[in-house]
Amino acid sequence: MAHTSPSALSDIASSADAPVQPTPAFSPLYQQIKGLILQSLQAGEWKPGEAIPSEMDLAARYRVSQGTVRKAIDDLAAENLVVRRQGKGTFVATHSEQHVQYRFLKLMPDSGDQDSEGPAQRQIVDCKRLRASAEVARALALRSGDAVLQVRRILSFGGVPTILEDLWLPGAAFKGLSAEQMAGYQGPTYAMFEVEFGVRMVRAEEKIRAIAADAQQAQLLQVPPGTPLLSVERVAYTYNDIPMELRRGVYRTDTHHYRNALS
Amino acid sequence: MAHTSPSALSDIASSADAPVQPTPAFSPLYQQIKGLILQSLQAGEWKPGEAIPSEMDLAARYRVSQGTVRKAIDDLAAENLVVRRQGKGTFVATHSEQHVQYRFLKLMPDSGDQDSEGPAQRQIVDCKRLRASAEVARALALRSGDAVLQVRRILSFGGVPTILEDLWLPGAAFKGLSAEQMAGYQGPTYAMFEVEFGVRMVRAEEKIRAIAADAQQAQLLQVPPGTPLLSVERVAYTYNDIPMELRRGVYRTDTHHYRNALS
DNA sequence: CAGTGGTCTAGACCACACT
DNA sequence: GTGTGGTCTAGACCACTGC
Repeated sequence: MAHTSPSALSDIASSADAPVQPTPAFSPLYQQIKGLILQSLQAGEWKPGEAIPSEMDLAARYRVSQGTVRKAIDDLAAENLVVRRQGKGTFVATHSEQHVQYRFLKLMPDSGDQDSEGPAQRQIVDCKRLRASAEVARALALRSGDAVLQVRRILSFGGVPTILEDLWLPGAAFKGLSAEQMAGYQGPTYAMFEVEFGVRMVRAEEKIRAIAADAQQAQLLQVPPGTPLLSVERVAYTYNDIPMELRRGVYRTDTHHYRNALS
Repeated sequence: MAHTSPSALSDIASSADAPVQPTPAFSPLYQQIKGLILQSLQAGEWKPGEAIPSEMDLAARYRVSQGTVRKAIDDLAAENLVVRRQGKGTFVATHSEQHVQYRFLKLMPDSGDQDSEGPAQRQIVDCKRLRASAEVARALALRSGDAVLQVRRILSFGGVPTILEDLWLPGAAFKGLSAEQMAGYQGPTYAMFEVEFGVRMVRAEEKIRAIAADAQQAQLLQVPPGTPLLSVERVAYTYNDIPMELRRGVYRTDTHHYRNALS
């Protein structure tokens, strides 16, 4: 049966008189399995931090060999959607209790030590509901005028205000988010999004520029106006490449730097 | 024989009375195979762009199963050291003819089109031999005073000078590099390093900051002094994590941005 | 057609974690 | 010990490339 659709899966266009697809759209069994596991992840069948069924169980469920399930999970692990722990199981990745916290924050102290300075202090400057501008709507795949939440905050390291950022979130998914919630939660903001709103950020893209601090930025970051700052625009995505957050940050880079690994 | 050292490999401490290692230093067969293939890559047994032996051949050579070789090559492919092509073979990765040229250059035109503007025009400002400063020596794992080459150049897109960068290269490995060579070669600089000096860059790390253009930078990039610029400091490594290039660039980000994917 | 990488299976055994 | 993921093997067949 190798390489054809397994008994458990109704392959697309499996009937004899189905319209012929120009591209056969052949997809390996393990990718189909990966898709099914992905669906369960999206549907919340297993919550972040929880273990998913063992490879043997999944193999039985989908009526394929363990090796095929293994390859599917390997893919998901490579995409950081899932974490394997030998002897324990495979767990849904989470921004909480992940030993690498702040996975998406690439700003490092020049001293090198990743977090010798400890977690950032958060200060919420503003948190309000408003209607999406054309620009925000485009980034979040909404319509202009749709409800969005905007949060402005300052992150400080060792008492020094270092990051000033605005977050825009789709109002529908983040109904009820408050400034207190943003400020009070211990740990990464994305961890709070998982716990409070069931929104799990999976990947993000950033566009980075150098800008000069305007009057307001200068005041909030306690630097002279015109100071060069790193402008970081991020769009973060959940499952299925659905954008769920637009973030515009300005970073001071006098004592920190943005670190990136190329390979 | 699964999981123990194969007949072809003399495992460390395989004799019965060998000194006991505090850490058993267990390493899977496929990682040992990976290490052997890596050695051949470093030694230049197969040159960039060439095909390495087929999985069956390698399996025979190392006396292991094809699946084990496969896993080793999978790892190497994931690290971009090697490229698999179904039906053709597995090839040593190269910065030449790689369909993604300029793999390490993350600066994109705001227009989005990755290379609608075509390749950059290069202008060599300076190219000289000198002795490594303490800072350069540290980055390149040399001793202060060792010979290094320094190249200063400007990259322009559509006639607009956009990148000003200095490169420092170990004098020993790049003996004879000239300004003409830097300017004349078509294609990525790292491709030239492969062809002319047998140096293949495998990965790199970048530290990014925002700075204000000084007088010289402003003049060379044709912007007003004080213009915010992206400062990008890169250390590029060959096999075995040996640093082979220090690069300090300043980027104009008025029409371009540094793009980064987080996952 | 033969040769290559890609997929799938079935079974064995190892390393690790918990109980 | 039991159950988990991790490794290794052997064999079969599929998909792609080029002769």
